[in-house]
Order: sequence, then structure tokens, then C-alpha cells
Amino acid sequence: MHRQAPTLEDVAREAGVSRATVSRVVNGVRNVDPGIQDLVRSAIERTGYTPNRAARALVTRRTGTVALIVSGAGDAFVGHVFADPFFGRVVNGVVGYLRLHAMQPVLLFAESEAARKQVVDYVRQGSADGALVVSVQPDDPLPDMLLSARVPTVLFARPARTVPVSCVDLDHHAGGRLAAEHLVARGRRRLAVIGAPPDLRAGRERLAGFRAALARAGRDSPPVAEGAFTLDSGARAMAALLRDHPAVDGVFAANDLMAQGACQVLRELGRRIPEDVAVVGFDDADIAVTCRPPLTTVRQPVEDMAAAMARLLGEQVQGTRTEPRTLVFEPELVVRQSA
Amino acid sequence: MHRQAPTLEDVAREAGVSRATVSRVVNGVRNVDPGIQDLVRSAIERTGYTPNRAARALVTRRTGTVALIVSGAGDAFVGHVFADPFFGRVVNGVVGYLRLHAMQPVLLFAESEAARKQVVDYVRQGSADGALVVSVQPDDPLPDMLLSARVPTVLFARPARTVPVSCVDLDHHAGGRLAAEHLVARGRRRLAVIGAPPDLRAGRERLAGFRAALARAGRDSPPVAEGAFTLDSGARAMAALLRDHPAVDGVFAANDLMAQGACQVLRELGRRIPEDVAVVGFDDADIAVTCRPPLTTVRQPVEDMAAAMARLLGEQVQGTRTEPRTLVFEPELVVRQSA
DNA sequence: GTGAAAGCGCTAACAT
DNA sequence: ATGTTAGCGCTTTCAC
Repeated sequence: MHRQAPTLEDVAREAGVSRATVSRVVNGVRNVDPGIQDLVRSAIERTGYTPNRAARALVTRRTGTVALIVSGAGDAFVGHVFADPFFGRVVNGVVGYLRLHAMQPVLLFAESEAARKQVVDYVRQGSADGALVVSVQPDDPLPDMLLSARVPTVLFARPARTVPVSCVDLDHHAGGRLAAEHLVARGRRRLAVIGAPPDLRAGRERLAGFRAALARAGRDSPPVAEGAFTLDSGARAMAALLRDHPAVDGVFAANDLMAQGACQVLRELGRRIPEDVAVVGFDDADIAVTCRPPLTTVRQPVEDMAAAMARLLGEQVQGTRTEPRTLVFEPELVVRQSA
Repeated sequence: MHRQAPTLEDVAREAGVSRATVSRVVNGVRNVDPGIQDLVRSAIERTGYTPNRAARALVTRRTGTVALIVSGAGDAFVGHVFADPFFGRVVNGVVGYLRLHAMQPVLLFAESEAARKQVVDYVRQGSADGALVVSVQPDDPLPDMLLSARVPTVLFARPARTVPVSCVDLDHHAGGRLAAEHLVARGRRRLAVIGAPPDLRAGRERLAGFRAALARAGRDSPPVAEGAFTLDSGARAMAALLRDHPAVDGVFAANDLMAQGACQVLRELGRRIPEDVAVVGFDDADIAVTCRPPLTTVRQPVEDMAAAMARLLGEQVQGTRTEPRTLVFEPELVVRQSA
């Protein structure tokens, strides 16, 4: 019972002009008589016309949407991606940029070989003008697949192998340094690290930066317990560190979730934070604020990075810039109560 | 320098058949000779053909995407939506259903009058087959706008006014009852409630259910402090309750975030949980598990509800079912350590 | 400055 | 069972 949606044709008839003229008005092309413009505009108003996106996309080969792909391995993957507040921040940053440019993000998950194929097909079908990729896997095949499908692509975080693709990243080394310098300045002498899985470059660099700053301050290299970016793994790592180094008085955790886990263990063992043990996290996630005590942490400007990612993609799609670019952001120390 | 993407025409030429036949094979229509099917399939393989979505959408009037709209009022809105893990769960549920049906969600935010117009236009342009709406505002104009634009729509949570639209919701009353019964069974005698803003129906019903169960158990109606679903507001409400009712030994918070805030205040004031004060939350968010102590809470099956929402929309788009339906889900008590 | 006409890549009658 | 044909609604040369 749908009355057909009005088309350009309908508006043209209503305004007594040709389709071409209406199209020009709708798309803001100059060379249209102001009087006729008004005529057309009121006809659009009267008919309630809205341009059909599919028809437009068919001829312009632009859709006005970009794929926002969360890519990584496995399992209950999709179920847990948004459990990590990190992705929410990415979405916010991307949306913040796109909406100013009348573009929309399509959310895609690429957690398996099959899903990756689907995702690549989706963008190849011209359903999106380009792809923004957030990988949670050290060696993700997706960027290569996208590239060889000639899809404009921008990555969050540099890939393990060098690939000719634009990306935004953080200066993780500087982040580690900030954490070390802060703990040293607070007079902490027996430091320890809750690290990331060693195959993640970001984690390695945070650790390297932390170590380098300590060495510069004349300190020994700290003991490291490996975590997996989860609250639980942070708690376990903290317990292990305390067992082997009971006198520890300062801890650097490679993300806030693990820092929170560490805090829980410390408190349960009766250590005061920061008096007995100072804790520094990484990311400045929401939990850094709500955690008890609130976390001193190295802030990663995720929203800004995500917005930049969208901007880079926009430039690439428009052809404004074609050669790949890497944008590296600076972390910032946020001092709260845990250190 | 883009070599043109291969079209149906190219495949047809390669296979020595007509476009129509290729189309039939691609779309799995029967009445195609098996031999020819193989011929076509290998031609598709050789050319690397992928159907163009815009062209397909133009004729079928189906896009294979649905709008996932987060709607509500104001401010730093977009920046905070994903801070609430609730939306992540909705996304997960929706994606879980859609991917089985080769559909994709487009993420839209409608936080202002202007944004709402944009969003409605977007779907009216035929960019999506329908809309899934999650409102965070008691009296949201968006559903009405969508309906009068004849967009197939399904809501998360019943709207304040009765609107002829499908929706999924929780039996909040039953949820409140579960919380009350549990606290009573645990022998708590002086109960209190950290409630929701009174204009939210869900909050009112949780409270009503809680009260009704208490009345049935012969208890007095509990004191209520109003919160705003945030950690902070929960902490403040708890502080206020303790001030006015220092002997309270059981608390029901209308969501987990407020329950966590309450726990923080209780611990800081030296109350043991659950020995001195038992705390029951609502939702079963991730923080219910990571909170110290882990929260006993009323689980809302958000993922299932979101999946059902997607399914209802699918049926509506296909025309399988046209009259609006309301699906009400049952909450479930999850007992952990806080009560 | 405006209109006529071609065609984007696909599906779906209809004809064979 | 397969091919022919007519559009879907729009943008965009190319004439005028």
C-alpha cells in the first residue's frame, strides 16, 4: 500500500523543469537561475522528495558510507569486543568526524577466515567507499586482503609487517617513558611491570620505553609479569610479582584494565595505594576514573586518533591524497590518586 | 588507474550465456542447467566478479542493511553512549542475528533535533531496510518520525506512549521482585533502594516490583534515594541513605553501575559486603563480574533481546509479519558475592 | 542557463 | 531452461 516515494521526475514535473535542473539544484551545482532554484526548492518541499541513495551511488560510485571493521581472531570474539571500552572510544571518534561530512559508518566484524572474506566482499561490492580497520590481532591478514582488493584503507595501529597503507598510532615508547619518569619522581625504588603479550608491538614498545627511562635514571631493569590485557590477567600478574618481589613499591601496567586487577589484589593483601605501592595504568579508559583509587595513567587520545583515521580515509577516497601516511600521536600522563 | 570492476555482462560474455542466466546463478534461482551453472561459476571465479550492491538495491528496493539508531537527548551524548557497556551488548546481539542473514548494521546517532532529521532522511533514502531504535530518553520523538515516514521499525523497550510499533522489553516488575525476594531470603530486615529517574518507566517498574514483593512478605516500604544510572549518582545515593538510615543492611540498586558506586561508598565507610550490607544490582553488566565484591544482580538478557529485535525487524521487512508485536523477556537472578 | 539523452549494473517480466 | 528487454532513479556529457 506504499505510495511510491517521489522521484526526481516527479519534482521536475511539479516545478515545470527538467530532471537535470532539479538534480543540479539538489547537488548545489551553480549555473542555475536563482528564480528557478526557488521554484525547484518549493517543489521539493511540496513533494517531500528525498534522493535515492542507491541510484545515486550507482552512477557516482560513491556511497557515503565507510566500513568500520573490527578485526581479529576468534571465538567469542564479537561478544567481547564491546566489553572493552576501547572500541566505544574508537566508534565515538570516527562518528564525530563522519557526521560532519554526512557519512555513516557500517559496523563489520571480521573474526574468522569466513567473516574476513564476507567483509572484503562487502566493501568490494561498492557498499562502502573505504575501510577503517581496528585489529586486535598481531598479524592480521585483513589489511592485505583489503589492499589487494584495491579498497581505500586506514588502520588503527601500525601493522607488524610494513604495508603500504595509512595508519594512526601512538608513540608507545614515549608512553612507557612517561610512566617510568612519574614513578621515579614519586620516589619509588622497586618497580615492576605488568606487561602485554610479547607479540604485540604496542606492548613491547611501552615496555621498551619504560626500561629506557629507568636505565637513564640509573635504575635496574624491572621484573616483568606478562598479562593479557584483561582484569583477571592483571590480578594474576600482580599476585605473581608480589610473590617473587614482595618489596615492590611501584607498578606499571600496560593497560588500565590490568592496573585495576592489580589494585584489587593489592588491596586484598592489605597494601595501600599509593602509599605502599603506586600503580600507573595505560589508556585512560573510563575505569581509570571509576576505579578505587582513581588511576594515574598514560592517556591514549583514542577519540582523536579515530577521528584522524576517518579524515585520512576521507582524503584518500576523494583522491586528495594518495600516498600512505602514518600519523603518530603523543600520549599524556594523567595524574590521579593511584600514583 | 582502476581497472573497472567486472560486471554481470563481463561474466556472461566469458561464460557464453546471457546476463539473466548469470543473475539466476548468482541469486540461486533454480531452473538453471547444472552444466551451465558450473560454466557460470567458473567464469565468476576467473573474472573475480562481485555483484554491485547499489545496482541491486536500485531494482530490488532492498539494501541488506538496517539502521541501528541510538536515540536520546543531548550534549556530550555520542561521547558517552559507548561508555555504557549496555550498548555494546545490544550491538553484539544485533550483529549476532544479522550476520546469519547476510545483513549489516549501520550505526546512527540521533541526539539532537537536527541529527534526528538526518537519521530519518537517511532511512527514507532507502539506505536501510528498516530501523532498530534504542532510546535513552523517556519521551523520544524519533519512533513517531520513523513511523510516519513508513520506515519498518522495532524498539528496544516500550515507549512511554502507546505507539503501534514492535518492541522488545524486559519484565522489569519481575526483576524488582527477584531482588526483593533474594534480600528477604538472605534475612535482611532494613532494606533500601537506589532508584532510577522517575520518568523512566523501566525504573518505576523495577521499584514497583520490589515494593510489591516486600509488601507480600509483610515488610514496610523501603526508603528510596534517586540515582541517575551513573556510578557517581549511585555513590551519592548510598551516602544519603546511610546518613538517613544508618542501620540499613540490604540495598537494591536499579542498575549495576550504581550498585558499584554504592559498594565503593560502603567499603570506604568500613561496611563489609555482604556481611554488613547486602547489595543487589540490575543488568548483569560486565562490571558485575569485575566489581569487588562481584555483584549479585538481576540479569537482563540484553543480547537475546537485541537479537529478537533484529528478528522482528527482519520479519517486518520481508512482510512475513505486519502487525506490531511486543516481546517481553524474563529477568534472572544471578547470585555472586555481594548478596 | 537549461534540456535531451545516455547509461551506471542489476533484476524480473515476458517471450521463446 | 534460457535469452530479450525494459526499466529502477539518478548524474552527466553534450547540444542548444
